Amino acid sequence: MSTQALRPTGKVLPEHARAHHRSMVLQHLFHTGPVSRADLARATGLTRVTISDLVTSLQTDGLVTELGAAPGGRVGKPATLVGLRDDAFQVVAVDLTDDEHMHGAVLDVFGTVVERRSTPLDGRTGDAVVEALIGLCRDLVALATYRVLGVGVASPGVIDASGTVLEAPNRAWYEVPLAALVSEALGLPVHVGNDANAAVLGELTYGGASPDGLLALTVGEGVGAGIVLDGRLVAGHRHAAGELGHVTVVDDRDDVDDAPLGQAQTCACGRRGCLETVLSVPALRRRVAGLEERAAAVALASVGRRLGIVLAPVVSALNLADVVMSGPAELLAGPLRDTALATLRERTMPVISEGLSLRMTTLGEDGALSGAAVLVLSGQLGVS
Amino acid sequence: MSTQALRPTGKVLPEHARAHHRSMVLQHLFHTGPVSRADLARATGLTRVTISDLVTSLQTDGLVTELGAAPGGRVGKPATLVGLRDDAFQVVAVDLTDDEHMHGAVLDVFGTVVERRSTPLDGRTGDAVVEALIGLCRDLVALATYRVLGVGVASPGVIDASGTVLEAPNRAWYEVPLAALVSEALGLPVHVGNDANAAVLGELTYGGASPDGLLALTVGEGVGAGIVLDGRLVAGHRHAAGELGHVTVVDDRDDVDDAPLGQAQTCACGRRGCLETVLSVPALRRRVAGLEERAAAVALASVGRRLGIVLAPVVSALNLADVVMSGPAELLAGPLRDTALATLRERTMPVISEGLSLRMTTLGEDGALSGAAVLVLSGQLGVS
DNA sequence: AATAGTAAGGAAGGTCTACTAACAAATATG
DNA sequence: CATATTTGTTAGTAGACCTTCCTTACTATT
Repeated sequence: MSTQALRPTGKVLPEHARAHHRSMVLQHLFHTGPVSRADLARATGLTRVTISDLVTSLQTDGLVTELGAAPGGRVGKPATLVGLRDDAFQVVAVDLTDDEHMHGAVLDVFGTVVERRSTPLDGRTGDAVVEALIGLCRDLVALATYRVLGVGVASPGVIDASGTVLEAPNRAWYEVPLAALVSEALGLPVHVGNDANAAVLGELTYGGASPDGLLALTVGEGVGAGIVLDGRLVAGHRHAAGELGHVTVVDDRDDVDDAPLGQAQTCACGRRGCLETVLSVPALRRRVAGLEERAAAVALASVGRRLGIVLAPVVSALNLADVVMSGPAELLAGPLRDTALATLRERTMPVISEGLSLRMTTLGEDGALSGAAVLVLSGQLGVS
Repeated sequence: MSTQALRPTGKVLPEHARAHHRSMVLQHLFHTGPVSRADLARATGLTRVTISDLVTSLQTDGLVTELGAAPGGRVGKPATLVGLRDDAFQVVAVDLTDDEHMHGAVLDVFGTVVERRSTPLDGRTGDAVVEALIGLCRDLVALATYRVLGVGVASPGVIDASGTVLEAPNRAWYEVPLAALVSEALGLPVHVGNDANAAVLGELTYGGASPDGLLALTVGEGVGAGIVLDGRLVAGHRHAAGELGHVTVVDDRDDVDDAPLGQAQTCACGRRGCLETVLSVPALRRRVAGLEERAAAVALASVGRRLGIVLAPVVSALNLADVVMSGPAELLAGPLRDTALATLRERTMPVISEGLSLRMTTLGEDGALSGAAVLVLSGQLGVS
């Protein structure tokens, strides 16, 4: 059984193959650092001739440069190192997850934040948010010290492949072609993705997570998840993959002895017992408010158990390698995580749980932001 | 955000592009039936010239043939229909799901069973099963009336992309390179896949299920699932995706008022309360044995509720379009399915549940068998 | 019946891409 | 110092698809 697409889709022109090979070279340089042309040839399976040709074209485009002779005295002609230029471009990224402020940044090739700017939303919705977003992007573009490769936006809501926000109730956006609007205003390539999907891309690219079975769980005002399988983002039938926040986890019929968790709460979505009613920053803060440490740990553990119960079927169905959580570490990193992992191990078979890790992100608060940058790298250069 | 692979993998040679385009043409003919070259050009985006060239090469290989003029008097030169030859080849498929018998068949291009043969396992394990399998395949190859394109095998267990069975405890197979062994013995291409994965391929190709969010749940001695997302089979980090049978669903701490379900049972895997302890043919038969119809319906509904609870996180995380069940309809198709679907709708948000269907297979018992045939079609021709 | 318009399919020629083969340059090793 | 090894380039070849132009065959109109 091969891992290729089951159903061939779309024609492949020579130029597409060329772009693919360029991406392979960039990808290798991006993750491995400077190497020789001969090494690139061995890594990609292409010939040295073809690699030389590709490198020349990448040099012409200013993306890579020669970096002198490789150290280490081996037999044969010394290799010339080729590496990504760190002054080739920068990327503008904006994270719209927060309901109060838009957080933006200029990042360099390696995902390091060079400049930050934020704008308060001040209760704006709809077109006014789009206006404010464009303004913030203009400011950030002006702050960039090199060419801006593109703009990446991580937004809550359901977003399709073209960067149209199908629905984002918190911003009062419905069928808003956000990518097209911002791109039109700035004259730059713009890529828009769901914030949880951006977060998972951030983990994949900058967090060192596994490309063949990764789920990134973002806990903020609500809960969202992004999933990468076999190196591909899972979009879902209607672009709504990862909507784990409104799965029922507290059931009035169960849990009579799960005293710490209490009764099912009504959720903002109108239903009862959703994951978000227990696993969100406000809900967790309410839960631990005024409790002494031991009691707080028990309370967080009971939420962790529910998380484990929800994740167990997902982890089993997909045979995931990594689950990465982001959000306030003081709430998530301790008993909540430990209990979630223990519950996952209890409730899945060994072949599944043995290969699994559940951990906090190493990207801090910038998961979605750097993921938005990855949207640009991936969309413009095929690098992630 | 594009749907392309985030990380470019593997070089693309011109011959690969050519093979891809050949597959596109075959795929279109396979699903749409005979069409003109001009229609193929419009459908694929390739030019009429290129399509003519591809069709010529497919004719040379005996896979397609001209079928005379297209009916319907429109302006212009009448089109010549091109179609898949139904005498081009046949496929041999074997389903090893059953612990008692190996079920094999010869199928034509369109997945119709032409001949069937079965062999009792008689308690054999290990190499003896491989021997018996090879024998059955030989018989089936001899029964074929046209060239045999290849052999497809659907087996329980964890199977990697090369067709090596990493572990299949029921057959006492560990690290058995089954595809290589059978291929060596028969001199034919052999593709081996997990039985649940084969079943989902069967649903995809012959069951008309959605390619962008499909889960096929197979209920037999145990429970297995195969998943197709964005037209690709989900393999999992360690090739164990779909192992839903041993997720805990009955919890001694919960369910106090879920009287019909009873206490958690010990599972063959040594843990307690696995899905398989309530959702498997033996477990379901035990549960309804001796019950009158109403009581049986209540008992089946309680299992359906558990199934819904397990599926809710998976369906939400992946935003699935179709969940297709196979197994004994008298157990699965009634209250069990209805309750599972109702529970799914209760426990997921509308954007998820509105796009979801949960239904019985239309392929009867032959899901895995025809899926094994799809392994061959997909592997040899790129058609599914 | 003659003419115009439309569509299918094929032939010729050009471009792009990556390959193979052969070679020059530069170094370590015996 | 001669030889083996490795890097990177040059030159030529082959595959695949494209654009352009042409013939064929049919419908619609005068």
